[in-house]
Amino acid sequence: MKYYAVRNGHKSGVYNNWSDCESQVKGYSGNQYKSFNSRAEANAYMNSGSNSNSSRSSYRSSSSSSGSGSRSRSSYSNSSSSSRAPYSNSPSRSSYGSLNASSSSSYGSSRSSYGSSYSSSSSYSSSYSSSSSSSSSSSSSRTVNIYTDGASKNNQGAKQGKSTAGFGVYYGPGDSRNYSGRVTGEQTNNRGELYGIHKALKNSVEESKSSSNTKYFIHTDSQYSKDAITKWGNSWEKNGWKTSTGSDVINQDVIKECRDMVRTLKSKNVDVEIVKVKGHSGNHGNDQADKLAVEGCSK
Amino acid sequence: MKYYAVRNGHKSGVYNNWSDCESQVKGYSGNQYKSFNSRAEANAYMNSGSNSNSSRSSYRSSSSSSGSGSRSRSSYSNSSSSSRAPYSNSPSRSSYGSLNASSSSSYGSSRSSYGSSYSSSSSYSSSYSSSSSSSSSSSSSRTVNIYTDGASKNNQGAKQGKSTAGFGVYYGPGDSRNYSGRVTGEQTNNRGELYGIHKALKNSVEESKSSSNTKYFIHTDSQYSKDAITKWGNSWEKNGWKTSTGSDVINQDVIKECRDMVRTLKSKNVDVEIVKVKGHSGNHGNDQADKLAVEGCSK
RNA sequence: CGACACCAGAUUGU
DNA sequence: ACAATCTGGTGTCG
Repeated sequence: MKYYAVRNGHKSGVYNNWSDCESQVKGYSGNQYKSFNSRAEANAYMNSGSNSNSSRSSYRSSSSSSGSGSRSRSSYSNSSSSSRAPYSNSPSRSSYGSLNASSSSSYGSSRSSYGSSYSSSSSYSSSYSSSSSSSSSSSSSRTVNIYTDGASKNNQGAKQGKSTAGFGVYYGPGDSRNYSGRVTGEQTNNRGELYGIHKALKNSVEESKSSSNTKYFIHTDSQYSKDAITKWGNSWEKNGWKTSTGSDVINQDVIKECRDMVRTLKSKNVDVEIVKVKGHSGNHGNDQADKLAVEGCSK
Repeated sequence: MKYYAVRNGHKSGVYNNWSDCESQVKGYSGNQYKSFNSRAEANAYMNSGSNSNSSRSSYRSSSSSSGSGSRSRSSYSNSSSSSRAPYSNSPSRSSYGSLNASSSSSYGSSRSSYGSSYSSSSSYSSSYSSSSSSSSSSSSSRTVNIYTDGASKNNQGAKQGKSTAGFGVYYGPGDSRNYSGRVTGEQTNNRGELYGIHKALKNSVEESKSSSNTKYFIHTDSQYSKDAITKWGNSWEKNGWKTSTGSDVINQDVIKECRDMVRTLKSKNVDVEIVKVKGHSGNHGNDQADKLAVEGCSK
């Protein structure tokens, strides 16, 4: 399933087929639209506006809902570029681990968890155009999308200690928070992925000291990292960080710190969500983070 | 490392540096010489003489030995060329898959593959070469060089079934065995490469019914095809044709038939060797095979 | 066994 | 510069 986000058109919103999307952008001068593999990605695009997502707020976040609800937010805005055609391919998923004890776990998520949404046929309605922001009574709810990635050079020779690992964190074009770093300790791809998320969380904790009402989406293509932090970590905390086969959990130093930071943010009422995205699928943010990660290998 | 084949000079042979070569051709009217990336290529040039490589034989291979063993024994001998240049280590491997049970394999792989070839010094002097032929007391040992190549048009749209693949087999100018064909089944570049080798093997099996004491060199630029037939195939036969990641081996139909034909030839004491050559490097045989392969895409 | 990454090599194309 | 066809291997977990 593809998602077409129309940021600037006759009627902005996210559509699930090309023809609906086309009718909204065709003949609309200065239109802005793009296709994505996941709803979260499409939402991120809607939220990002034309400039990066730092100071200017202007847009609004869309709290989510699950399956059938409606939603969406337009908030468009200005500026140049345009275009975009559909491309890309497959699915991806997300979900959300509990992590936070309080959640009754049973099905805790409630978080957007789109992803599984497209079960079979129809599922959810095409479009939903703009509905207004509504929901949140408070004023400016801010959304920040952070893309992280890990890389390793010569990973083949990891066993012989011949590899180097780096990580990248990307917020947007020219954003001063974009970062490229070298991993310390074991030089593995997975450690690189974790370091990226770690850095993103660290930044978020810092930022949340001076601002609030922000929701952070941390995008990673590493299922391993996401599960380690939000799912497996829950069991590991209870069993003394032992793997299912009895061995010690690797990279637990980084994983623990990530979990701590997530807790810190939650305690301040700052939302964080780790979103799984498909790697190398023409995703701009992921691509940029990848470049930064590769650079990090040589530091 | 480069190899300089002097086909016509003060003293013909294959040299491993330019100065030695230059001294043999400088001032020699009507000289013929050329540089190559591999010994096998240089030998092929020597063999091809001015006309193609069908009837006239001549030439001998210099068997050598590997690492530390005895060494040297240049059995050369006869015929025109004569002489021999000292060369030292060899690049481009040309290992030889076991495939045939008899070979003791001990020296499989040999990572060298050029690229890294110019690594250090020493180590092994390739050779391969005739092996069997030597033993035979008989007279005329014949060598046939066959160039194969695969091509695909619109390979980008392979997934959408928009590509076509062809293959070419080249023996020499005006040779009636030169062939251009269209691939059946999946239209991919790799399948094209395999088909070229398949056709060359098929021809060789047929020819070996009425002639003997021939050594066939099948030149391909596809590392994939060479490894599939002579290296990976050994493992695949044992593990039920599963890839290292657990999926089914693609193109196994063609690969199996190729391996069968190699066995058939070996059983008749006919030598076959698949030689990896660098693509698009001004290699005449490879270039011609390429043209035939491209033609094949449109059949 | 499954999943997601990270690399390495080769080729074919636009 | 890009993409597609192919392989081998490691990082990690359930």
